[in-house]
Amino acid sequence: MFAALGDETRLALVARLSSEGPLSITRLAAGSSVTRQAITKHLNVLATAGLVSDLRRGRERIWELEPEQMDAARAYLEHVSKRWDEALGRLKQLVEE
Amino acid sequence: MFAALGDETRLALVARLSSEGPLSITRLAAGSSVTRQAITKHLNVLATAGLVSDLRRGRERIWELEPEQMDAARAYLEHVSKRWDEALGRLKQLVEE
DNA sequence: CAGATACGCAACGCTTTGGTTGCATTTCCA
DNA sequence: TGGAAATGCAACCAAAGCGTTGCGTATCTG
Repeated sequence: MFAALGDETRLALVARLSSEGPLSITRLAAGSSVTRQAITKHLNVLATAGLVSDLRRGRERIWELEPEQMDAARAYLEHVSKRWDEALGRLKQLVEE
Repeated sequence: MFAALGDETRLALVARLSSEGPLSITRLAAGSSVTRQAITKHLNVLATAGLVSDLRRGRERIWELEPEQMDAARAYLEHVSKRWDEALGRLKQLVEE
């Protein structure tokens, strides 16, 4: 999932979806510098990571954000940060002994 | 920075550093399935992203976590999540009008 | 000092990835 | 119904990424 967010184009897609709400592929492609097909590929990558989901509306395909996975990523980073602080604490105590 | 965390080997390195505290390259390589040189490359990538930092101790090179960048990533995800909720709120109000 | 330990640098190969182009398919609408 | 709009599928290409091997350098230690 971090890998999915690790591409600039994909991160830009996430940012646009988060600020403008659900959008179709062509709308997303219009605001970007790459091709519509490239956008489609990126959206599929984001979908595999569980970061976005799609729904069909006529001939359009609307994509929207799926914030649960991002919250999971956030929780993970928080967990790592916390464990690091604990490790430093143990180290400090070890030195003081 | 998300790209730096997007590789499994690197994420494992971050996890080990967070739980075991500062470690040398060979110690990190001993716990992994890849070569020491591969570990070195990954550490350099993490350092470029500002996620780890190194200090020399004799002939060893000790690596430790740099949690500020991870906190920044966490804040970013939080921001995106929040904007998405706001966008949904606006959309709902639009439908109700 | 001599061997062992910890690391750096560079070249090479292979796979993945990001992007494109070309064409087919579905859906809308005048 | 027929054209335009939105998308899907597949092949192809260049570049980046991950990992390895080989060898050189610094540092510790008996």
